Amino acid sequence: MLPQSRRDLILRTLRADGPSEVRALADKLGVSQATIRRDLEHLDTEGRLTRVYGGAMVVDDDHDDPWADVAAERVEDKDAVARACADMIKDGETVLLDIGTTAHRLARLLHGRALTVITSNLAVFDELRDDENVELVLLGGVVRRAYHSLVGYLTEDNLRQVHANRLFLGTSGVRGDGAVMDTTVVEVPVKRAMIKAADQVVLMADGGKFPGVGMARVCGPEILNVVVTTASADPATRRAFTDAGVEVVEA
Amino acid sequence: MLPQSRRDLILRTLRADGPSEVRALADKLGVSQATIRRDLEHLDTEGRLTRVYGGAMVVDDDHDDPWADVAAERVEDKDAVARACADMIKDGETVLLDIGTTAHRLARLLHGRALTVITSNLAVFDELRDDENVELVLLGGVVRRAYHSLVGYLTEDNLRQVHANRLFLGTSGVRGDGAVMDTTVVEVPVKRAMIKAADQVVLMADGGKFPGVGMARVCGPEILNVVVTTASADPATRRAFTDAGVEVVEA
DNA sequence: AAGAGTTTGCTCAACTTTGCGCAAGTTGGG
DNA sequence: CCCAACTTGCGCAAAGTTGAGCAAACTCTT
Repeated sequence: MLPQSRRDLILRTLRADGPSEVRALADKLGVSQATIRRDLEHLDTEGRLTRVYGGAMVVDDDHDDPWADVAAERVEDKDAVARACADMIKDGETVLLDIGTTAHRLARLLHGRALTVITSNLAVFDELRDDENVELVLLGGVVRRAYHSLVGYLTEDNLRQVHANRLFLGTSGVRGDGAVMDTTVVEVPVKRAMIKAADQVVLMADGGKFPGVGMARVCGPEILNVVVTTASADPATRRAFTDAGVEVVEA
Repeated sequence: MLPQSRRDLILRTLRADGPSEVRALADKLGVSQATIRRDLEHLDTEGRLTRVYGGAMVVDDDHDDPWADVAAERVEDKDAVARACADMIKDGETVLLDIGTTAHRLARLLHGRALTVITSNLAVFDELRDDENVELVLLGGVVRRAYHSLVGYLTEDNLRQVHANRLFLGTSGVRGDGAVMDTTVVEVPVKRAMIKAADQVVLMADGGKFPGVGMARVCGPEILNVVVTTASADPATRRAFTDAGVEVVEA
């Protein structure tokens, strides 16, 4: 057993079974606890795991990465929304995926599907770049590292040249009157261009987005065709959607 | 047994059976451990495997990847060309990087530089996506997985909207009359759009590209401003460049 | 707050791997 | 035929890895 293989195995064990003690790892791998300690120290300095007293755990996501913080929030809700969205997509369709973590969760469910996916979401790109089944179209733009996205006039230009059956739109929050909001102003023109490029607009907004934050208004409820949300969504806002003729799906 | 066959066999063994120790490989192939070590070192510098203490592991990458084969060819020459190109770039400039492995080698030398890099080369994107110093602009397009690139009319559209101080152009080969050729027809319109978008066109062509293959003609020598090559370049073709008023730089 | 039990950092000795110089064998050209 | 360039195998010193022992630091319970 090579030292490097052993370290890889430690990481895989931690990812599969969660935090583990030094003793358990030593028994499992058939080496002394001293060796395990040295391995853990090594992997810790590499940033691949977090050393804790008595053992180690998989690395705690970067906190200076706004994406990581958001990505960890309400994962179950977002996955539920993503599943409902994935069920709406038929093979052969062209779908447009907005930036944000919910769209990324949706992309995870599209592996192996015969689809064309258009996106400016780098997390979606990373998820699907090796999947031969998916025809993947990346919109141009300036790389915004903190948001894992591409933005700018190049993105908008590209969006004027493409067309999709469905847009899956993310949001930072929904106002009581059904208006879709966003905190990052620079993304708003991109979102509007996406809306123009799609036949149908599906808003992905788990219950935590009702009522929501965001200084910039992206669009009103009348633009939307479907809203996919969860049980915890505010009833008044839901009514605003149904009143505007939007189909509300509870995932 | 040819050294090259032996190295191929080492790679196949690693792919089939996973990580292996130096001793095991030496026994299997009937050569000394010293030879195995030299082979592993060689393959590691080519990036075809990862050397670890006690043995080697397959590099964590796609195996059926035509890119990997090309990327391993004439690495020293390409690096020499890339270094000469990197020296031409001044801080604050906007540079356009073509697809191909030579442009990727160039990108590796741009870490930490205050530059704007525009590219449709996914290897360049991967190289620079985490470097805060570099303003990175990705051109839109359809993902061509085998070539690590983005192509199509979205790419060309984006190129009409940007401008760069310098284009670093790759090629599959240069004809005797100085014409720049390419094997992949679908890339030609993209390359031509890149040429239009840049003040200065720098051709990166190590000696192995003279004389070169490629069914599609990208442009003639009169379009180029600088050619960066290596000592092994064919003298007649070099003359074709100088006759056309192109500065030839030997890296 | 004190004590028992555990974990950790450290050093030491045994072992393995590595890098390097050197000599022998092979290939291709003048 | 000889020479230069290359590859290969071997020996040795240097560096890396491993496991054990021990004092100090830490956690948990009382």
